[in-house]
Amino acid sequence: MRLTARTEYAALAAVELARHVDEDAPVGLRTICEAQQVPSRFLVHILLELKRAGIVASVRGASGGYRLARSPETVTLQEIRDAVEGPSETPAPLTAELAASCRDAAVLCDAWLAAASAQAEILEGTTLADLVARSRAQAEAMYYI
Amino acid sequence: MRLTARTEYAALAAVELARHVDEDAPVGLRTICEAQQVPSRFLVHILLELKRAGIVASVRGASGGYRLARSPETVTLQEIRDAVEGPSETPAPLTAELAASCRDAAVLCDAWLAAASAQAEILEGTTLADLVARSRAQAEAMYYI
DNA sequence: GCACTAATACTCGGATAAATGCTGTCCGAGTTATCATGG
DNA sequence: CCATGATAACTCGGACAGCATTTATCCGAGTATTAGTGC
Repeated sequence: MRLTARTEYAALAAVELARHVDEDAPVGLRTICEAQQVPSRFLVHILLELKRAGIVASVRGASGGYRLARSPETVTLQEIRDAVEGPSETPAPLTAELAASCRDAAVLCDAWLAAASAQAEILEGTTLADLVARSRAQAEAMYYI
Repeated sequence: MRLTARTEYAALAAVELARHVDEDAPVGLRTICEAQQVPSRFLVHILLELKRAGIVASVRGASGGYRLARSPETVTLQEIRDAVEGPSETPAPLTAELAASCRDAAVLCDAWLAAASAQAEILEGTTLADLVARSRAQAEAMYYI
């Protein structure tokens, strides 16, 4: 499994937004990309894709920025990935095409699908709220040392 | 999850070889690529990569060809994929780099790793012998209809 | 103090270029079985 | 019948071109806040 840079940046940005979900003011672009060392011109397009997917909302004008469009409990990593990398096609398109005429290909295709869905299951089970909670749990753990 | 064509072809070829594992004669290149509609010039390189990985063996000369180097029970899909796509790096290299300095990134990186390993677990648990067995089981099921 | 205007900071979104990787082809070289030929 | 050589079939492996995707940048345009200016 290999993530594109877009997906990584999108997830990092989403987590950053989830951390500030309680604040009134939207989070500026600079805040996000300074925290994550991401080229800002690039991040703009990624955030736009997240906006089109209904994951983030934006506020224009001075002191504008971005915020989560929905509560962090309802946004999964899978969703972020799909929003940025496009709809997840079949993992093995060539094999899938052969599957109709060749039994071996069909069996193989099922195996690839099983692996893909095992991965998707994890990604769908992980929400932004989970990630923020884990991060805070670790912070507290360090505090007690 | 998206497989490259190389990986798909490699797996199809490996299954084909696994089906003929009991025969004495090696399987010719034409036999494989005619069965799977794969450009033969391309398949050569893929088989070479599988050979370097110790998954298939080759016999040169006339009436030469390819065969499995090991028993089908010991060859997993994960291994085939690694042989062809190169060693599986970390799923999220950029996030991994940030993980050292940023707790959010570390948590996120763990989530990506969890998804990757869930997928790897399935792929490592599926051997060529499994696939051939499933294919034959389906063939028998059709026979009884 | 108030209305109006200019400047500023930010998002929106397409166009575009550079880089990278994937797909597939070509060519020459090496290797072995098979067949033909001559003794 | 046997030895020798030619031929055909096959693998080996690098080089390379075409193409698609990914990554990243640039620029103009729209929008809201803020500051400044004149009345």
